Amino acid sequence: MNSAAVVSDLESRVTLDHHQALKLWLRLLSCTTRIEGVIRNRLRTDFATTLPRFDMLAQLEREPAGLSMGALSKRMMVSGGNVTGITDQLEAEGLVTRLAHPSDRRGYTVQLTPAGRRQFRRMAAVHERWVVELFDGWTAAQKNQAYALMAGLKQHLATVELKSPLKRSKEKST
Amino acid sequence: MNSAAVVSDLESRVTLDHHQALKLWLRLLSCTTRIEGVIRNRLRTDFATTLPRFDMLAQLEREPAGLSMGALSKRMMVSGGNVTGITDQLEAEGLVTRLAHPSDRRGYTVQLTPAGRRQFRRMAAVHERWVVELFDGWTAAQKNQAYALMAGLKQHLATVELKSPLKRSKEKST
DNA sequence: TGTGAACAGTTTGGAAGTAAAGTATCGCAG
DNA sequence: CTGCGATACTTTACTTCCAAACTGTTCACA
Repeated sequence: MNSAAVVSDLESRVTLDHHQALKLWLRLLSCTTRIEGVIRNRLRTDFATTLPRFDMLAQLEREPAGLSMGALSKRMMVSGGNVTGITDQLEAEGLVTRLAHPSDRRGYTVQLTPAGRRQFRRMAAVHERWVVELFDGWTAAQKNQAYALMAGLKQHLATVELKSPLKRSKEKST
Repeated sequence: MNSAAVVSDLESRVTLDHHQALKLWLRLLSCTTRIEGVIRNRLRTDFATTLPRFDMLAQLEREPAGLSMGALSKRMMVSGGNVTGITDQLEAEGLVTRLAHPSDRRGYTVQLTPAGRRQFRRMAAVHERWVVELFDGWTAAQKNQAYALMAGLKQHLATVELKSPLKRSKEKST
């Protein structure tokens, strides 16, 4: 009966843990989705631009020497093909330039043009105010707490495989 | 000189707060993006399906009586047009049915078919294990803490306008 | 009754995202 | 110095998403 009790305890604990993680995930997702929606909406109505465009300008503003396509892809956390398209647009609008790499003809550097820098700076201040407003539900202490928690999660996530471990083992054995 | 000190203090506090909120937002976003990426990837390789398809099945499984398109749109946090497309696909695959509303010919109810329920149940358990794995970087206490924090943020976000307050006042005065 | 506003859902046009295949260049091992 | 795998980016085909315009239905109220 002891072992039965232990099993039952374990089961309920596991189930609770499942629900805990799942509910947490759904809540996290709904918060970020909502924040993204507000920012996207405001970027459109106030500045006639979009989030990925703004994101690329932000990445480039932080790096005056410019960034390679690969680096941009990593920082923006989107696929390379996607970066190609967004760069094309911003280049056509004159906000960004492709600069040939001196020694490697495969790659190049993307840089902000003066117009791009100007446009980004105009938006950045307002954007920051939006973010502050969106997180105003938390006190400074809570923000710090959340920031620390996210640091831990981020670190853990870096160790998690993109593909399911089950499938990976199957591949290995094949 | 007193007032100058105060101004300077306020300024630095505001600047710090800006950076705090911004950094927090970027970290939050990178975590959810990463989690979404892992789940999307695994759903594809292990079950040949996608996140929105899975999400719709999940919403419907929770509501045996079915849901209207509008309700689905709200719960999945995507636009109505999007829901139409996903429903079309799942209906074509026989996982979901559109049920005419008895008295209102504008709307209908979307329900899981037995095949849809079967397929969802097959995936749900594995999906839960993935989520547990992804949040394993946090202790149970940390998960509770994060959950509570997110509850507060979610509540605050519900009070934030989708459009920029500046633009709204301009509209009103027009 | 009938008309117009509100509502439920769809369509359209386009941006953004992906995976996977393709192109061109680089750099090294033999 | 050849050739071949790795690298940097692009292209292709497709899904997902949105905003805005559209269709058809209902309901209030004059």
